Amino acid sequence: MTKNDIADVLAEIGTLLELKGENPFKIRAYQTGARALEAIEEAELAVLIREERLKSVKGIGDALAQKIGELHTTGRLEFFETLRASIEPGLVEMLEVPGLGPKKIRALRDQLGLSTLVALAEACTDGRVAALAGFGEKSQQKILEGIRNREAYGRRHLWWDAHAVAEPIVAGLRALPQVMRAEAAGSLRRGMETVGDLDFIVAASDVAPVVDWFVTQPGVREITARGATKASVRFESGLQADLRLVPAEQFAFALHHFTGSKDHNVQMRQRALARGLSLSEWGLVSAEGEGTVKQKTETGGPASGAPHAVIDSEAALFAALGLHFIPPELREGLGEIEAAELAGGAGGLPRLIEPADLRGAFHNHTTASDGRNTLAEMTAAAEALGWEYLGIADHSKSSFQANGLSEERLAVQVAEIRALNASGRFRTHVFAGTECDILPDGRLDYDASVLATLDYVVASVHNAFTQSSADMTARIIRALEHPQVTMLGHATGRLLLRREGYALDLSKIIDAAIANRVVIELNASPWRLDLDWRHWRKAAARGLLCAINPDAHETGGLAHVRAGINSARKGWLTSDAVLNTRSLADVQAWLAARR
DNA sequence: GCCGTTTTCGGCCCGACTGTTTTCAGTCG
Repeated sequence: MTKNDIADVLAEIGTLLELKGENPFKIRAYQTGARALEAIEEAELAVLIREERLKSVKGIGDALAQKIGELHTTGRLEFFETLRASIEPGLVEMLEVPGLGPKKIRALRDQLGLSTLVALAEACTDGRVAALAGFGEKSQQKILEGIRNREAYGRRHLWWDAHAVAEPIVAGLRALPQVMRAEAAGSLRRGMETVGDLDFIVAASDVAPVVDWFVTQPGVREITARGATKASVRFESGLQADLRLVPAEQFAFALHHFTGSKDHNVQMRQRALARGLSLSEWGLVSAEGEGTVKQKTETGGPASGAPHAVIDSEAALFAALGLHFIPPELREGLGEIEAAELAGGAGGLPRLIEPADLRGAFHNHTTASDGRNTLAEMTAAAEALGWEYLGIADHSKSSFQANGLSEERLAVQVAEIRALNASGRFRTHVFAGTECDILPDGRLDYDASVLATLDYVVASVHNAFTQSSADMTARIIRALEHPQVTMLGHATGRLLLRREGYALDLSKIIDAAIANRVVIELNASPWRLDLDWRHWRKAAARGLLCAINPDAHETGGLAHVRAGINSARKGWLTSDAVLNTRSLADVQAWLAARR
């Protein structure tokens, strides 16, 4: 097991012990043990275990050293497996309901015998929960809402998670000898932040083997439909997937249709009708007369003068309607068709930013605060991605929960970063920054003299979420007006499928960012994607500069920039609008000019 | 469960907010 896998086990032990009502200090020992482990480099961990020196690490004693060693060598831990088997899984699920922690869950379990979310919802409905000591009407209502939200949210999935399921399926489909073409369609292809279900469009010479392969993929829990042209499955995660088999000559039409969006498709059909054509998932045909014929097989072409070329790609389909190819991310019915006019139109389509345009990213964490990999590990990972630079922005002192850095610890980190750059150990340059808390009154968490020692400052809200919109807006604007703030982190604080952002007046905040030459981040963490893509087109047109930041808390998190690129593309952003497409020298010059 | 120039037991431990209370427990970031 890797160190982060082992740390996960230790943290889960902590959670399970909480539900058991164990001594809180014992629980904390497991949590701090997990943290201590993360702060060690992977290679060093192996040495420490081999030389039996794990106990020399602060926070790891006899018991943890033994457990860590066992997990590292065997990948298993009997203590953990026994513990997990002794706790009903429903109780662990209850931890995800806002307002429920271990104490309250134990009360529900011990006094009402509740061990599943279904039973808990029933107990809320018939008033048993409110009657319990320590609970009341409001708690009961909040719990019920939490469970219902969870169910509603449960129907959708983060783009990142859906993509991880879909990618190997597309690759596997394409590798089948019977398959000529295969694509994932739907909101996944459009890069939406959340995805309802997966749609795979396939053209194949022989259908049966493709269906057989599809319904036997790993993780398939149930086959909900299975026919000659369509098969549906549900995965263990609850994610549903449809496979649609179409004749090769219909592939482009089916792909376009099932990619959507609905609004985009409606507008496309209207455009076709205006040209005497009818567009559907089956093809593009003449809209008049009885004998409508598929455009492809019509040798003479419709009388209205539609093109004669075979439509075997989406590009050809768009061209047949007088349009440039519209990237899937733009197909939201928000003006992309007008912009795609071959004849010029409303300013044309933007040349959208691409993953390869990124040369680095700001706002990443290390083990100094709540990250799970060291400065060197994070830098090595950035170098492996070919990044020219990596910005480290650990939490500031007020973020206790995230192990925020005191001024002294920050100074140590800055020195480490300067030394690492000077050592020449990595080709990737490291910028020393901070994710500095915006305090409830809009002041920053560090003094100006401390901020002056850094290359840049990401300012973020991490507490007092319940302020009024006016207070929150004033608070953030005050931070944006601080001369040393470089960018605003996760502007609304939303967590997709989990919680709404805090109340604020975004247009005022965007105005203030532009006026103060402050960047607003597009936080690329798959559960944030904040600022939302729906705001970027207008904001960028007004001069707002974007930074696509992964907010990585471990080396694997750097890859999340891909999700940020999706959102940036949906927001019509070009590489010019994004700071971290610039070269190291240009970024250094830009930062220097802001000082 | 960890730690220790208070060293083998006793302390460890951040503050705001919410909803339950009538002075505070539990949750959250």
